[in-house]
Amino acid sequence: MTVLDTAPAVVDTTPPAAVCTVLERQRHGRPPGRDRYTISEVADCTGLSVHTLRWYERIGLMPHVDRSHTGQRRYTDRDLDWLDLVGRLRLTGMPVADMVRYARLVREGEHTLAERERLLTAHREDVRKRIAELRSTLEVLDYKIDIYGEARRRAEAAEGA
Amino acid sequence: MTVLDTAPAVVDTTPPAAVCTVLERQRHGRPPGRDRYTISEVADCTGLSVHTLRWYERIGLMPHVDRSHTGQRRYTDRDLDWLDLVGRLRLTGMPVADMVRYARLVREGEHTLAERERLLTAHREDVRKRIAELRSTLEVLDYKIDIYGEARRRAEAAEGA
DNA sequence: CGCTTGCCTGGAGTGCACTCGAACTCTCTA
DNA sequence: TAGAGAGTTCGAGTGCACTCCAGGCAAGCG
Repeated sequence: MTVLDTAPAVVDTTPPAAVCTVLERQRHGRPPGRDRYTISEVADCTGLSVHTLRWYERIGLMPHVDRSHTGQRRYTDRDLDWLDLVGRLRLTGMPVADMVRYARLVREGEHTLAERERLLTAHREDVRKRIAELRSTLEVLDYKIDIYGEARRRAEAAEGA
Repeated sequence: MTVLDTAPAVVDTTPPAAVCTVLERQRHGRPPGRDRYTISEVADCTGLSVHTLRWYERIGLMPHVDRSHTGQRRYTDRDLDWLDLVGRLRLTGMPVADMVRYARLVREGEHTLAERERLLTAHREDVRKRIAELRSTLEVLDYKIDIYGEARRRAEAAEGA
């Protein structure tokens, strides 16, 4: 049981590096517009690992990535746009399976427009709910942190006296 | 003690398995304040499964649950309050390992107040970031849904004409 | 020429958060 | 007194989303 044997409560003052937003992830921006990016460039500018990028393709989450004459992937700006959308959907909690479904609909063309709209609309509802949840938790956190803060200040005052 | 101890077997005509938020989950409310709830009552009013409740205890996420004379769990209102907090932290994406750490700090008493405050404060920052992310995605969704809606209306108009 | 670097594939492995199964006990009702 | 039903434990299994590995190919450099 992994949780049981977790490490001895490190006092982690440092940022855990792994937690980051879509915005933070695109820290390297796109290389100037050549429209043919290698997999590692894409990994760099999306924050996804090369493994994940290949995996996305395998499971049908990418709309066919072009290849160089030696068979290496060459991503286009369109691909990056798509990855940006995928990243957002993922960060907002859409399951990969649903994103794959959406990708399939896009491949299938015009006649799936209505279903795509439904899918995104449903997800938007989901996101709205999540925002509400987060906000209500924020209140609880504010309340508790307040209590802790007060207790601490009282303790510090007592010590100082 | 035996008769008093047993639960009145709530007539649950309704429970079609849960997919839902903390708010929705507590659909059955707490049974009137007896302050000694069986595991299935707690499962019912928190939306967690009995398996999950036992698992939480095993991994140290619960502050020692009381037992009946036959060794069955008897949850108190305090336990339910704790589960409510845990549910919120979970829904806002705190890893179980962190919640276990927090639970340990609570067990350890007063001298961990400062660290608990730090932990919650860090999480609050996290939650704020997530809200911002969700909101920015909401804009993208609005935009795309708009496009789809327009396309659909155009198609419908063409068909109608 | 050999070495390094970067990429390729298919398949296996990992970590998290549950979720379930097997074998058992206890209490109540028919 | 037999059976249903709710509870117990510990360990194993599941599903998701990656993450890594072995083995191999192609290009550039000293």
